[in-house]
Amino acid sequence: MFKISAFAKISRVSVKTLRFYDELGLLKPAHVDEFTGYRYYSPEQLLTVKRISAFKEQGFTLEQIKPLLDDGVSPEQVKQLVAAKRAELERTIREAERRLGEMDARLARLERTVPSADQPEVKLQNVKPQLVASVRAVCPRSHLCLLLDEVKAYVRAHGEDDNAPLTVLWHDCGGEGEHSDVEVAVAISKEIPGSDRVSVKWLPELKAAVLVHRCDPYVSSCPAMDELASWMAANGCRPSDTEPVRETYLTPDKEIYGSSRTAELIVPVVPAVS
Amino acid sequence: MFKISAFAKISRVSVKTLRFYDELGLLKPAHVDEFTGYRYYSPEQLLTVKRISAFKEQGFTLEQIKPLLDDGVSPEQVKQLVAAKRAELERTIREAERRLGEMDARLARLERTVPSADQPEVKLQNVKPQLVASVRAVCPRSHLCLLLDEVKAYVRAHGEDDNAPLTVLWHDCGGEGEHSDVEVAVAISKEIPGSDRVSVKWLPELKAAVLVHRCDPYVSSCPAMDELASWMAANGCRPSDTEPVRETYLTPDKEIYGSSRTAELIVPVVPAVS
DNA sequence: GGTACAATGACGCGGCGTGAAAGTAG
DNA sequence: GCTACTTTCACGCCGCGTCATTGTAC
Repeated sequence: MFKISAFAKISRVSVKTLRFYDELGLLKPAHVDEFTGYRYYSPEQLLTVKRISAFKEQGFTLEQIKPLLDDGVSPEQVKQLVAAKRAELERTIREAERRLGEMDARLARLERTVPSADQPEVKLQNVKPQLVASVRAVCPRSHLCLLLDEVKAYVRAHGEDDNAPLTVLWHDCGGEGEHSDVEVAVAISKEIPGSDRVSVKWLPELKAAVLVHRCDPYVSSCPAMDELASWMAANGCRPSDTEPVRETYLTPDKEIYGSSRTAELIVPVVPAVS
Repeated sequence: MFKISAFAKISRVSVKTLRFYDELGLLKPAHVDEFTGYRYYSPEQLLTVKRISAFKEQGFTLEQIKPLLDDGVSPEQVKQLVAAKRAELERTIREAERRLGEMDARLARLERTVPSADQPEVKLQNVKPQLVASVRAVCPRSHLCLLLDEVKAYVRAHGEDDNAPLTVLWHDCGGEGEHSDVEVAVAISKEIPGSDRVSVKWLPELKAAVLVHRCDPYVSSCPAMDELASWMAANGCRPSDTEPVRETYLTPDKEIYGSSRTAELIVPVVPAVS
C-alpha cells in the first residue's frame, strides 16, 4: 500500500488529481484510515490509473470514463466508443488543418500588403436563405438610392419594417461611368404580394466569402476586392458564376447618403477548378 | 447604431459574448445610455468584432487579443505573433496525429485479442536517470530474492531507505530452466561507496514503452510481452539492443514472495528501421 | 398594457492548480 | 520538537451558457 504522494510518483499523476478522482468516485483508494483520513493505494490500482490516463488521452471525459472502469463493460462497447472518439479526433484534425491553411493565407497577405493598417478579415461562411422584396434595374450607380427608396416605400406600405437590412445584388457591376445591372432588396418577415416592379422571393442559401468593409457604392473600384481575390486564391475557391455578389449595408437610412459606409460584402464562392 | 441583439445577429456573436467583451474591456459599445444602461454599437465596431473572432480562431486568448486591437500595434508584431500561433497549432496537430496512431494501434489490439479483459495500457514515455546501488549475477531465476536481500542490506547499512523502488534489469533472460544474467537495483538518494559486489551508478535516461502488469518473475514467459511486441510494431519502434529491459516491483517486501505481483515493465525502444 | 427586448447578478462547466489552515507520521 | 507529509476547504482559470429577477422600448 502506498501513501498518496508515493502513488502519485509511480503513477505519474499529481496528488491533486488523485484526490479529485477520489471525490468523483473514479478511483477510490483501496483503504482510507478511519481516524486520519489518509488515503492508501494498492499496487493493482496502478492498472486503473493507467487505464484512466489512457482513456483521457483518447479524448474521453472523466464522466465518460467512469462506467468504462466497471468490470461488466464488454470489449465490444469499448471498441465502438474508442472508434467514435477516433472519428471525432480525425474531424478535429481536419478542422485544425483548415485553420492552419487560413493562417497561412493571412500571413501571406500580411506579407504582401505593407500598410496593412485596416486589412479586413475574410471568412468563409454559410449564408442562410432570406425572404426579400426587391427591384432590379440597369442604371448608373447614382440611381441606386432611387431604387432603394422605391423598395423601402413598398415594404412599408405592406406593413413591413423598412429599417430592415438592405442588400444590393450586383448582377453586373459595369465599368467606370457605365450602367450596372443591380437589384436592391429589403429583408421581410413574411410573404407579401409582388408587383410589376417589385418581386418577392427567397435569396438562396450559399457558401460565401464574407468581409466587412467601409466603402462608397457610387465608386466602382474597392480595395477589398483585391484582398478577396488573394484570399480566394489562397483558400482554394473562386467566385460563383451563377450567384451575384451581395452587399448588405449596415448603416441606417439617414446616414446612408454619406460618401463612405460600412457594409458586409458577400461573395458567393465555389471550389476552384485546378 | 444597433441595439445589442441586432448587433449580435449581424456580427454572428452571441449577446452574452458581447456583454462579456464589454466587461473585459475588449469591446466597449460605442455608446451606453446613461439612464437605462442599454448598449449601442456602431457599424464600424463590426470590424473590431470580426478582428476579435479571427484572432480567436487563430488560437489567441481574449487577454492576448486585447493589446492587438490598439492602433499602435505594428503589423510586424502581429505577423510574428500569428506565426508563433501557427507553429503552436502545427505542434498540436502533430500531437493529435500521434494520438490518432495510438488509437489505431489500440483498436487493432482490441480486434486481435478476443478476451481483452485485462489488456494492459502501453505508453511511450521518457524515463528519468536514477541513481542506484546494484548487484549483477548470472544465476537461476529462483536466486533473485537472494540478490535482492543482498543489495537491500547493503543500502540499509549505508543509511539509505531499503523500501525504495526495486528494479530488476534483465541483461539476458535465459530460457526455461536456464540461468539468466540479471541485475538487481535499489534506488538511492545520494552517492554511497560501492564494493566488489555492489556497484553504485546512474541508470541512464531513456525512451521506453512502459506498462504495468501482474506477473511472476520466476516464470520466464509473460503474456504482456506479446502485447508489447504488437504495440511496438504498430507504433513504429523496436526494443533497444543496448539497454536491458527493466522491471520495477511495486509490491513491498513482505508481499513480494507471492506468486504474482504488480510490476512496471520498462522496455527501452529505438525507432524501427524499415 | 402586452410583448419583446434590455440590464445585472449568480452559478455552472472541466480538470484540475494553488494556496491556507490544521492535523499526522516517524 | 522538527520536518515532511497528510487532510479539508475555498477560490481561480477560460469563455462564455443558463437561468432568475427586474427594468425598458414600442
